[in-house]
Amino acid sequence: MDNKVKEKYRTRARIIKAMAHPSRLFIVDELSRGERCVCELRDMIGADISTVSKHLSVLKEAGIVEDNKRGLQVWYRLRVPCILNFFGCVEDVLKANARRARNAVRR
Amino acid sequence: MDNKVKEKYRTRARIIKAMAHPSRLFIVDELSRGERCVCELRDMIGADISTVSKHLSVLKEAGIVEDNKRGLQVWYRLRVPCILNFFGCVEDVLKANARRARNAVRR
DNA sequence: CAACTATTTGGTTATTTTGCCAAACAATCA
DNA sequence: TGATTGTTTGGCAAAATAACCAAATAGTTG
Repeated sequence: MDNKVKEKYRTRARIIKAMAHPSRLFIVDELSRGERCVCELRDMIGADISTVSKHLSVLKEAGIVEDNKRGLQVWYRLRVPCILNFFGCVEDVLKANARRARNAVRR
Repeated sequence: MDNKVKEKYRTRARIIKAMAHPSRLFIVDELSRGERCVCELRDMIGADISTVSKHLSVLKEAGIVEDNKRGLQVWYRLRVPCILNFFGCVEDVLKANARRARNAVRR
């Protein structure tokens, strides 16, 4: 793999990596239902606000969400809605895994 | 977020995380074109064979690929083809990012 | 302007991930 | 059986990630 191709996969992995964390995945899922401010997300996630803020900045850096300050609050929303396609396929993997687990027991 | 919900996102993040690495993303992309043995992938990636083998075991553990030994070689293939949907959306994010970069320069 | 609220940033520590090497395994072949 | 080939496993060091606390920043309100 030459450097150009390597960089291509590095770039793409960076975006997927941004979603590869339970809290960040939750945030994406939640934002699919509409804008949320940081404090709402903190309440739902139950982590320190600085932790949530950093997760949001990871998503923003990757280009998955964008923010908008209104008054004291910063509101986040999805920037690229197709992100939700990920979920459907992840469910398929889980279904296949469940099947595998069942068959493993059976033998 | 109660424990049950937390576990739900942990489970899903684990699958996405399995793809969140340049070499593993490359492997998924390559396997979308057909079965490959470990040594073929090692030649393409150019890392130590043990490194490639470990990446494959991460993907296998997650349920994304499956393997099949024939003679001396172990052949890997995609287990859940919808994984490819990820790529399309990642491209959309990249396009949006490129647009953002252009606009940032312009001002 | 001072007090207050919402968020981000910096610093620290603990944990996880990555990649290589060496060694173990497994299948084939002479 | 011993040598060879392809793959996995164990161990280790370096790098990256995650969570929290404290401090800084930005906007609002009295």
